[in-house]
Amino acid sequence: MLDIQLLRSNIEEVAARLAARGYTLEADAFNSLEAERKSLQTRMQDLQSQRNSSSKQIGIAKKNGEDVSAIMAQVASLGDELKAAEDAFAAVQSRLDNWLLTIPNLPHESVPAGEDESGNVEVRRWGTPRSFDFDIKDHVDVGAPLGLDFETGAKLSGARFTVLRADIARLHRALAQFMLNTHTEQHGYSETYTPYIVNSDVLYGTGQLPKFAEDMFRVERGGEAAAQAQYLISTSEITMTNMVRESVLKHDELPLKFTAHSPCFRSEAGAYGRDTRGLIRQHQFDKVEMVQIAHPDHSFAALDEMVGHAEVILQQLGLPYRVMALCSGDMGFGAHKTFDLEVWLPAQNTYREISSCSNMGDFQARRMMARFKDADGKNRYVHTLNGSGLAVGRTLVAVLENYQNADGSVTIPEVLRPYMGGRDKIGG
RNA sequence: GGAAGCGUGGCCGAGUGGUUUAAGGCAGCGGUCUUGAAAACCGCCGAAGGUGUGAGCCUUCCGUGAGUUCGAAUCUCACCGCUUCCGCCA
Repeated sequence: MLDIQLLRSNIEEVAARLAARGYTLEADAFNSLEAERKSLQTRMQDLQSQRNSSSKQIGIAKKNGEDVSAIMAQVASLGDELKAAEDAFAAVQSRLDNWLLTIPNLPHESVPAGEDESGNVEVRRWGTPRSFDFDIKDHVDVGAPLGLDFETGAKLSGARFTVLRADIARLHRALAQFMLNTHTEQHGYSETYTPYIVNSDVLYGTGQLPKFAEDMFRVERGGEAAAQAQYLISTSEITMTNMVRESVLKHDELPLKFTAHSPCFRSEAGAYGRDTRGLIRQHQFDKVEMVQIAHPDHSFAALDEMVGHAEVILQQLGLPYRVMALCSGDMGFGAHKTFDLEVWLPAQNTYREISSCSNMGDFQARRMMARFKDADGKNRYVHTLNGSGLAVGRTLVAVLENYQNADGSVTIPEVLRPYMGGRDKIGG
C-alpha cells in the first residue's frame, strides 16, 4: 500500500512513476473521493465531539441531582444525525481503502524503464554453459527413467501435478535440504516451519489479495460453512513476512532473517498453454524461501546480500546463471526493486527464472502494520524483502539437464552427495 | 465433539453504566546524586487518524463485529482466539 500522504501531496509524481509500470492512476477520482472523505470526516468528528460533551454534562448533572431533561432534549436529534454521518464516512473510507489496496508499489529510481521482460537488464553472469558431445535431452526425458512421473501425477490430481519417485524424489529432497542447511548455517537465516493454509487477512498483508485471488487455491473445511475464507500459500513469503504483522519491533533486533522449505500452490490461472511440458510450471512445487525484515536504511544492502545468498546455491551446484534487474513493467505488484536469477537450461538453450529477490520497501509493512521503534523512539514501518533460494523443482530441472550423461545417467553435484548416500550419479 | 473459565497499552495488572482524561507496577527514556555503576529520588512515557504555519485542538481504539443507551472497557448477541478438564487422535 502506498502512503496516502504521498497521494494527497504529490499525486502527479506518483501517477508518473506508476505509469512506468503500465499502471494508470486515476488522479481525478482520487482527488474527489479524498475531498469527500475530508468533509465527511470533519463533520462526523464534530458531531462525535458534541455528543461526548453533552453526555458528560448529563453525567455531571445527574450526579448533582439536577434536572437533565433540557440537555436530553438537545441531544435527542443528535443520534440519528451522527449515525448517518458515520455511515457516510465509513462508506467513503472503505472505497478509498479498497482502492488503495489495488495500487501497485512505486518502482525504485534505479529500476530500468521497460514494458515487459524484454526490458530487463542483465547485471552479471556466472559460469560457462557446458558443451555436450552427444544429443541432449530435456529434463522430462532425462527424468522419466529415473522416477519423474507426470502420468501418475495427472491421474491423481490433473495437469500440472507430478509424482516423483525413487532417485528423483531423493534428489529433490537433497536439493531442499542442501539449500536450507546453507541458508541457516552460512547465511544467518532462522529456520522456520509455517502453516500452508492462511487467513485472508494475511494475503492482504503481502499483497496477493484483493487483486490476485484467481491465482490462489481457496480451501474449505468439511462440514460447516467457512467463517472466513482460507487459502493455500503460494509461497512461504506470505507466512514468514506476516509473522511480524501488527507488531512493533525493537530497532536493534533488525534485521530478522527467516528461511523455510515449503510447498507452494498456484492456480496458474493466466498461464494456459504456457510451459505445459515438464516441471517448470506446476500447481504444486517446493521452494526454499528467504525473508528479511529490515531497517529502511539497510534494505537495499539486504537485497544485494539476499541475491548473493541465492547465487551461492547455484554456484555450489555448479549451475551457470545470470542476474537480471527487472524493468518497471515486469516487476511484481508489491515490488520496489527486483533481481531475478535465471539458470541455464541447455535443452531450451536459454536462461530460465529460478529465483526472484525483491525489496518490497514499506509496501507490505504498511498493509500489515509492521513497525519498529527507531533509535529516536519513533515508530516507523519496516522494510520487507523476500527471495527464492531457490525454487526446488526448477533447480531439479536444471540439475537433470546440466548434469546429464550420454548413458542416461545424471551426475550428482558434489555438494549434494552427502544427501544422496554418498553416490556420485543416479541412473545409467 | 462436550464442559468450564478467560481476552485491558511493549509486559503484568486494577477497573462491572457517567469528571476513566484506563489506576498501579515492570520495562524504556531524560535528569538529580556518584570517580563510575547500582540503589534512591524527580520527570517523561500506548497506537492510528483528522485539522492547523505553529503551540495546540479534535476523533477513534480495552480480542473482532453488531446491538442497547444521552453515555459502554463495563450490559446483550454472534464470531475469533487462549487456558483447563473430558472424549477422540498422528
